[in-house]
Amino acid sequence: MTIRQDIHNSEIPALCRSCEARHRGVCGALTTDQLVELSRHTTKRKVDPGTVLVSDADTIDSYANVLAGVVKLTKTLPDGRQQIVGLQFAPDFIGRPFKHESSITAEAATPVRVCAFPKKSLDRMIELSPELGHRLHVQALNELDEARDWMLTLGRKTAAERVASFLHLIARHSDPEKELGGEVSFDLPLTRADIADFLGLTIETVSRQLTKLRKDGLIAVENNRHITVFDVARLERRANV
Amino acid sequence: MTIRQDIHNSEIPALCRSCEARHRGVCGALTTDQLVELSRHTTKRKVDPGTVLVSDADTIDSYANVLAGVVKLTKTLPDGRQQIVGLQFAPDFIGRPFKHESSITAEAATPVRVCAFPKKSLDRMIELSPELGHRLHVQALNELDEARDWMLTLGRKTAAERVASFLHLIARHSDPEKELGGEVSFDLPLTRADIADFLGLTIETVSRQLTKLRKDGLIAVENNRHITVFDVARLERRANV
DNA sequence: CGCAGAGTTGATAGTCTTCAAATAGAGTGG
DNA sequence: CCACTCTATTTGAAGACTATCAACTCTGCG
Repeated sequence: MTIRQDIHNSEIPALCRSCEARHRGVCGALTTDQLVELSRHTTKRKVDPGTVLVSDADTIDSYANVLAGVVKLTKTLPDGRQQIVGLQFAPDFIGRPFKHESSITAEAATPVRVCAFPKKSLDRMIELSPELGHRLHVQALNELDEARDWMLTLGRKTAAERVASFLHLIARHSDPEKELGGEVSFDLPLTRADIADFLGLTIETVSRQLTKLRKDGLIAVENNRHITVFDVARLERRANV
Repeated sequence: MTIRQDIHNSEIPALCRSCEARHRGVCGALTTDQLVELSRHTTKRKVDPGTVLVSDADTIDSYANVLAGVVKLTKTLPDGRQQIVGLQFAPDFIGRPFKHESSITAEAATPVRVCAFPKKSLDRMIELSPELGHRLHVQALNELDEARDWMLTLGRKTAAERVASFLHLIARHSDPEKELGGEVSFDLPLTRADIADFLGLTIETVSRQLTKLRKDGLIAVENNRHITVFDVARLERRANV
């Protein structure tokens, strides 16, 4: 890993120093001056699970970066049935450029730290910095790839495969550096209800499939939330990736 | 609607005159000179249903615009189960910028006319024209919105709702100008098998749901492919949009 | 006219949901 | 520190929806 070496390090806003979004996230596209400008209107927030960051009811007037924790993006039918359509991890960007209303709700799934700034400020910078526009474009395309991957899961996989796919997804994000060789363990960022909403299943089915994986010796579960996958390759086979 | 007025109209490549992509599509971002440059390497093709335009096996070296017809984007599991993850209508853009391999297959669902050009040519122009990058960005975000809409359908809707949602989707595209007030009729661009792959169902279930809609007096079906929706609002209610 | 592929219909089976109840964890106040 | 409560999760039994298998019909076409 290379540490970014800035010429005038002292000028970088205190808010932005040691922020992951400045390296792998969208802020990496900004010059020090632009960072200073943006940080003038920026607030770092720490929010509890369940906090709604963006509602599909509102018009959006701010963007945010996820600094820590997991944010779930959801859609809801008139009668209340809900589907999680995406998970955002650090240092993902939250927002829908070039539109004023959101068609989805963004809600903290775990304790989350976000860095929020006014839509207008960033919109202005997009026009000035092609690199920033490019980064947002790339993130949009990655999210599109992920969404389509998940469409395959929702449309064609069995309950057992879906749960295995989910564990595999979380395992990949738990330690992106690691090779995912044999054993991996992590805390689930979602409740059973959230997992069900992500997989298009019920909590009972999710629970049953987890017990099945446990009884088949593929995973261990402690305190409901902590999972150990003994052999990622074997899990992948179950997930039909 | 404003008709784009070009200064040197005579210079517009013959290939591009009267092309919809020059107005609503990505080519609208290009200057006449850029159009000339791009059209030098461009080929207009007419292909039959089933023709594979992009394969997830290959590396991509070309992009395309859909000029007429419908292209389906699919993903397939190792054991052959398939899911349609998107439908592209004219003047949609086909391709995945900033990546060399495709994770999806693009295949003509109907007779299709496309305009294909080398990846390199367009990639170079993206760097030169921020407007082009912007249009591609917007299309990516729209596709992302559509993908997430469909995730809700796949994850949470019943078979009856899915089929109604599908008809509603096609009705919307059949005549984008029209207000979709009462009665609409159109030809289905997909076979029952394709519809099933789009909805995450089997062909039998799709067929049964169509018969149900017919018997309930919401639609009429002629020659299997031609559909008349008597009351779009009533269909919407069935779709739970 | 008959053949082939697409689509429909019927009977049955399986998977997942629904409803109900039991258990386990986490937080609270005595 | 423990009883108590509230919620999350697990487990069980029954039912619903969709898939599967099979036969039949329709449409387009040589």
